[in-house]
Amino acid sequence: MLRIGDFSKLSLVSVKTLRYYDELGLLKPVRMDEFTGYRYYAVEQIPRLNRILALKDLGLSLEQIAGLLHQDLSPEEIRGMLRLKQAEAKGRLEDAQAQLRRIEARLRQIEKEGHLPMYEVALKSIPTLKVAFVRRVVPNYGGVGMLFGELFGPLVGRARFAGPAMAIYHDPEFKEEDPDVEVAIPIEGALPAGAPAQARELPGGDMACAVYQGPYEGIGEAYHAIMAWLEPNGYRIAGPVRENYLRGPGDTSDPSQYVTEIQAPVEKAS
Amino acid sequence: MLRIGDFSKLSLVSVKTLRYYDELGLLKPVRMDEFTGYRYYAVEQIPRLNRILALKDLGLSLEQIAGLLHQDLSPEEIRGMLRLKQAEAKGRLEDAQAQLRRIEARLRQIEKEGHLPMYEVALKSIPTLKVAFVRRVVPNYGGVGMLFGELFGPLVGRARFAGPAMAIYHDPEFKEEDPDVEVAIPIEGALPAGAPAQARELPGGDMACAVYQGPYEGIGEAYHAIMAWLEPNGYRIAGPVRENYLRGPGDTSDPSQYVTEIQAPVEKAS
DNA sequence: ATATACCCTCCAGTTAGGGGAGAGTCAACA
DNA sequence: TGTTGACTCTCCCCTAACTGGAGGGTATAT
Repeated sequence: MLRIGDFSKLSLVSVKTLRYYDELGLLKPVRMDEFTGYRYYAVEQIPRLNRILALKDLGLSLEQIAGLLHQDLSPEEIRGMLRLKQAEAKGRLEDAQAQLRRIEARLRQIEKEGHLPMYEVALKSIPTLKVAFVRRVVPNYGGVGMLFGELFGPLVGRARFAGPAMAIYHDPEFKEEDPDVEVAIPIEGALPAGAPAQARELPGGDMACAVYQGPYEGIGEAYHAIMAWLEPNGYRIAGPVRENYLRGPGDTSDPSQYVTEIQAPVEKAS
Repeated sequence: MLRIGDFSKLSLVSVKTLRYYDELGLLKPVRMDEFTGYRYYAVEQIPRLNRILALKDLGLSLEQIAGLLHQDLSPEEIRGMLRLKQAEAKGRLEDAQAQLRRIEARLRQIEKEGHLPMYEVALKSIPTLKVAFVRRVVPNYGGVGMLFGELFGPLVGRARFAGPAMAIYHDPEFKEEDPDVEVAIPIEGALPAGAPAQARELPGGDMACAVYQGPYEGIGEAYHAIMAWLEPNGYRIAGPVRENYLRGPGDTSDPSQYVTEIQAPVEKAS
């Protein structure tokens, strides 16, 4: 019969932990003094404690360990549980690898440029949106404003907008002239009849996103930030890039106050 | 000006999280209605929020992010911080790899034997102990009992024992005959004069440990468990193995109640 | 005027224990 | 036999980064 401190020294497990395991029913002392509440352990309990620690090292929670020890599962069930844990451990491994890559990319960036980057690129899961859209090849980027006029004119006051306006650039590469542009706005409910706009589901998915503040002439910087982010993070572009006009000409007259989010659909570069 | 729900939809960050970041001072809304308590955000705050999320993805705590954003650290300091995080991420990566190896070793074991192993092997850091010891080549393992007699006889009642008795096997390989055995017991304070025992510091370190219950004839199984544990976990033996007699002939007369912990010093197999 | 969607604060809970207060207990020593 | 110091008990609070819910107030469309 050992008092908790001696059992703790033998097993190299803290007294607090032993009391906690007692509370959880994981490892009850063989005897508990009825009057003093002192816990008394026996050396034969060490194998059970070691089993608990071993299962904990495999990534099982204490609750799972309790279930496993009490219910005496079949080897099949144990194998299933371990395979689950294997998958979880693989996930954690990949997460750790990805994080390490991100940190190293940051370090390289800071060595090269001497400061933290201006534009943060974040990976987000964008949901599918129902939008009203107009798509057309226009002579230059100034034509986008006109397209918005076409889109909004007949809609305003007759449709419920469910998000900021956006533009989608469908050219496979950047074109200074004659870009193939779609302008769109998320709507709720049905599209009113008689408008030139059509409705469609704008597919969602994982996108690399950056937010740019300032006039549209300088937005190329933010595109560069996204492009520079892709490779060290193991992604590549997987569709037409969108711009989300969080604050644009309709909201303020000062172009330096424009706020635009660029969203580039990406997929894992195998 | 956006209400918290709209800002949440734009940034894809939950309302709860936004309120939490407000509470921490990480991202205060641009305006808070004095009477209703409503938070109002602006789209220009999205870049800051994205920076927070990016730093969080690098493994920084919110407290560290707050410090970094408020104090505007120099690039040097940021680099130091990132290098620290790099080391942490490498540690997590290794942990995840080791855990995955352990799980896979378990899975193989369970496929081969059809059940969880009998003996759990655990890696423990054993501290250095001050012991009284007697070391001798004896004709066979029965002689160990005699050695204990020699060790304990003059000590009992005159020294303070600080742990269970142990034996250390110094032969580089297992020997059925003429083993080189040291028997020892941790003591507190000075060794009484006139005893044949000597005192020494028994070095600690990382040990692979297994607890065996039963008569000493069957203890080989537990040794096998330790040997089988070594390779999948990436360790090798690095010194003489010890046995810790947690319950032995001095405590019970029933050999099936003996409890023995085997401790094998190990090092990483590079 | 009402319905409902939205917002607020506060509280509790999550893991696996760690730290400490205040009170009681055990064993050795004088 | 008394005392001292080491040990133990329960209880409460704390961790990080939120999530969920209760109870109550607010904005907006019909």
